[in-house]
Amino acid sequence: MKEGPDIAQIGALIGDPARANMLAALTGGRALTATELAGVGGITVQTASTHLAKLEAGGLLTQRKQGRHRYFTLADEAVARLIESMMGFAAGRGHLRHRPGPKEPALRKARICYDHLAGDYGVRMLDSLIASGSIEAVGEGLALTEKGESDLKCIGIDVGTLRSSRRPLCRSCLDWSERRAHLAGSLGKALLSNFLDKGWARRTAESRSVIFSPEGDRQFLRLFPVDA
Amino acid sequence: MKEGPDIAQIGALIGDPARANMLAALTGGRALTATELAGVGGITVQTASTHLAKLEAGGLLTQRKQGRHRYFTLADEAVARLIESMMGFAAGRGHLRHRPGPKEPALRKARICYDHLAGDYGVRMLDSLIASGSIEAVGEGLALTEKGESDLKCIGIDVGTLRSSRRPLCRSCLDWSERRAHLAGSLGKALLSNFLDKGWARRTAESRSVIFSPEGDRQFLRLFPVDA
DNA sequence: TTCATAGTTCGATCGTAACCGAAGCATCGC
DNA sequence: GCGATGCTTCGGTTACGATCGAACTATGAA
Repeated sequence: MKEGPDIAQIGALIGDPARANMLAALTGGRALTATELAGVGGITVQTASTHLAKLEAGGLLTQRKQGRHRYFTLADEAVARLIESMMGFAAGRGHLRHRPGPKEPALRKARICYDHLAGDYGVRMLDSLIASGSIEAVGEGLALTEKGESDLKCIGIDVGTLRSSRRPLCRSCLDWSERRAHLAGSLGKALLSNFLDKGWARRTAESRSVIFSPEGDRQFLRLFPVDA
Repeated sequence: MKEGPDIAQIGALIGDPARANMLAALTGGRALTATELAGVGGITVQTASTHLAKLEAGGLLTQRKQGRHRYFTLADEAVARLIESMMGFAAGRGHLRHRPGPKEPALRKARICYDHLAGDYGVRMLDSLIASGSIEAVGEGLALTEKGESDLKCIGIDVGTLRSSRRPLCRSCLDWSERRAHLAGSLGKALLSNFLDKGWARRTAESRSVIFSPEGDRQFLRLFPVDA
């Protein structure tokens, strides 16, 4: 009855609703303070503090002190992937948080998944990149083509510097709302940063959703058309 | 504070040690009865019954009545992947079930992951297939080459029939003991079945480990050499 | 029919962990 | 120094869920 690593521990860590909410919020990518996390968890700061301590002890979170604040973030991308994959799994089984309902449409349109773009726009972007021959999909994996590399240079993304990081360039990440893949990895991050820098889109305060400006919307749709 | 699917529910399902043990056991691929699962969970049949009911309600398990037995299996491959990915994650963080220890060496050498080969031998097989040019690794994805298809035919595996299934042919699955990828998908399953049919290896009664016969060991190592 | 085995349901116990109030540190601004 | 803010620790309460004994249902064997 005892073989292999202990799933129960991390399962239990994620299994508490308050903790799950905090983790989901942190999947938004930005660091949050203990008080903010208490808010999203719907609990007092005291309880949040103990929860956060447990999550940190479990290796899911790291904290950074800054003045009298403590900023919490997911420990690394692996945690984010685990959370998103569990979300995808849960969505597939109909484990939705509140009844059926239309949910936040903004969240389904475009949201942040750790540090890259997800939702309808995220999926559309990857589809378009594949259709245009910039990215090749082989099995579950993704690879950037030479054409893609030069195309990206035009947008203002230098793939060379991205390659120098140890993080994989292209990764596919299952989108829980669309149930299809979107682009993760350092390239996914770079693309999102690019949109934010250009002012095409901005992050919202307390949500994971990403709001595109009218101009940004036009540019995005022009850049990543859906093939008819 | 409420966006997206409910991770907490499935987290909590996996979060109980008894349930986690049962799920881990079922990752071995074979259907187990309620009594057997009570054994691996270290609990009485009554409690096991309630646990199994919860897991089934959560969509993680399915049961099949056969005479007076009830055979439980994982609901589908997605559940198996979730469990294995959580194992990989847990192993990476040092969440091991019992202290450090050498653990079951047999389990690390070769074991079943749902329906394909994992452990040292599983990783070695994939490495060798890639080195020989039978399988191409692109990013995280895997694709069978033409050479691979003809090579497999020699062993007695007809890829054509495998393709007809909706299940992907090649999938990479992260190995928790080796921390590297092994081959899953319908091809992974076919290869393991092939070894079992030929009598090269056999499954053990109550464990996930796979035992190779001396002859099978020889054949396997000959077929999948490690490039020096 | 009767007995045995496999499994579920009921009822009650018990432990753990989530929770909050209050007090205790730490850091900032003044 | 002082108070205010952000967060943690302590103590005690509470509630949920895991657990098992016992009773009940179902299938199979004799």
